[in-house]
Parts: sequence; structure tokens; C-alpha cells
Amino acid sequence: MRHWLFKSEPDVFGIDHLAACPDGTDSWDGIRNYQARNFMRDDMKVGDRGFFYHSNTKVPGIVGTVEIVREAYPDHTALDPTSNYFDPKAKPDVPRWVMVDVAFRSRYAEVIPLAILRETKGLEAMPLVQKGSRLSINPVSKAEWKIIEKLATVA
DNA sequence: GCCAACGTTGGC
DNA sequence: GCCAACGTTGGC
Repeated sequence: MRHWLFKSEPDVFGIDHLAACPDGTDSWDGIRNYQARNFMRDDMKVGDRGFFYHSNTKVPGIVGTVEIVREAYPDHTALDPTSNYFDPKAKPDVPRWVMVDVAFRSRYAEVIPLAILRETKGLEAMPLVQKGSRLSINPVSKAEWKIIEKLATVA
């Protein structure tokens, strides 16, 4: 089992949106970055766990956890001209983009701020804490996962 | 709102 | 295949 980190803007789709979905489950659509797509397509398996990270907000940080409940399949929003995520280069026979389904698992009582993650020993190698990191899906090592879970207080 | 860093596009 | 221009991300 692997671990991941999913970034999302809470104003667009935050952890509360996910928790409110039927079964707390929704598709992680709209990924339009090849590296992030490849992680989903090639490496994510059902049962993998992930942190939910809020970006582009007052206090960016980790707010809870999710679990992968469906492996990669075509992201249909790329084919929908009315979608924000429409990609004219995507075709039904060549989907170009994929998504996975994730299920809400926990919400932390308090956000674990990026500033704290930066200060925490053992997390120096995380892409998230690197300057200029924009990758929306990051792999997380088992050791990093444990360190971060210890920082968390589950609501 | 600013702006640095990044990924993608497209002309050549 | 290079690389400048562009649009986007995301912390601050």
C-alpha cells in the first residue's frame, strides 16, 4: 500500500465537500498535469491512503485523510465542452486524462499548516515543502506518513 | 493582490 | 529540438 497527498483549493473542492458526497466518495477529476496523471494511472491502487491538502487558502495545510476506492479510469470532464476541465485534445478513444475515486476517511480537528510541515524533521524531502512545488498529487513515504499522522488530532 | 516558479505551447 | 511567451499555481 502506498501513500499520497492530494491538493485541492477548499473554495473549489475542500474536504467538507468530499465528506458530504454520498458514501463520502467522489472522483478526483480535473487533473491536467502529466506527472500527477501518471501517479494516478500507474501507481494508485485501491486501499492506498492519502492526505487531503488545502492549497491557495489562508492557512494552507493538511486537513484529513482519504482512501483510494477505485483505480484510474478516463476523466470524462475532459470531453465535456461545458466543463472547466474541457480539453479539446482529449478524445473518447484517447482519453488523455484519468481520475480515481477517493473516499473520505478522517478530518483533523485542526489543520496541520504547511509552515509546521516545513519545520518538521523527516519531511525535508517532501515535494510539498520544496520551493515552487506545484505538483497536485505527491507520493508520500511510509515514514513521512507516520510523522504527519503523529502531528494530527482527529476530530 | 503580488509575483516567483513552473509546465505547456508553438514558432522557427 | 530549442526556447521565448504565455497561462497557471499557490504561498505570502
